Amino acid sequence: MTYAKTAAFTQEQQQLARVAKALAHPARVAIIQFLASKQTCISGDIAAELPLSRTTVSQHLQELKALDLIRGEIDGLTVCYCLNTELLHRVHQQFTAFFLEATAGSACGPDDACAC
Amino acid sequence: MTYAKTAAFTQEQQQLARVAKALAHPARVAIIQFLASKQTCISGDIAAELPLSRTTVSQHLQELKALDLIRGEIDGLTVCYCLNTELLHRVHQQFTAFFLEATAGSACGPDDACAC
DNA sequence: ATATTATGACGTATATTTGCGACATACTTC
DNA sequence: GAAGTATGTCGCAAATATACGTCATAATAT
Repeated sequence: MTYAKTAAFTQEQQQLARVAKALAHPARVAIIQFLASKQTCISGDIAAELPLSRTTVSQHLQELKALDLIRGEIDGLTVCYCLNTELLHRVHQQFTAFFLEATAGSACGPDDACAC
Repeated sequence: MTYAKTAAFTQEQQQLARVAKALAHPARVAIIQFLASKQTCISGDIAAELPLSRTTVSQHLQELKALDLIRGEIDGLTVCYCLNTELLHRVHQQFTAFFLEATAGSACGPDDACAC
């Protein structure tokens, strides 16, 4: 799952990177947006919406599920996938904290001017 | 840089995925955090802080620079890297819009209960 | 000029991701 | 139970990412 050197970073950095990796493919971004638009849906619907094979979509779903960002509930023959909004909210807060920290100081001017 | 099927998604989805990919490695998260802590620094300092070789750190720096998230200015013998806070701010807004959209509806209960 | 230092570029080995076809499983219907 | 439907799993090929040693380059100092 990870390269050897990953362990050498802080848990916080690893966690942020892990979630970022989950969003690092447009298909997974699209899946989350699609699940957000419909409150309830089944896996088959998702594959039909994306320009990818059902198998590939299933894999992306498993990746999101592995991080618990989405959940799937078996409902007879179909599977009902939905967003884990609670976790997404926590992740949003993590990202916000990171970006606020990063944008706190104005290290660069508008063009290319470093304040070095 | 990207797989063939990437082009089939919206520009918005691709842009979000691209930035997410830049944050998808703890070393790059650490680099941004380090640059945020010091207002000014040189590449050598960064490599000294991370559990990676100078060569590898340089590569991560180039990746962040390719997205313009950081900027490097040659200052004699050393290179002064600093954050592009303006772009980081815009990226933060993009992520916030995405997460707000995703957390708008309460699709899942606290445990495992889908509202299917 | 020569040695030294700071960095980027290149090549390369290994690990991981992506994408998909083919098969397996489970439930429903007839 | 046989047939059809909805999904997941496995294995494979190709594309990318990761990590680092070695060399090239440019500026500084001696």
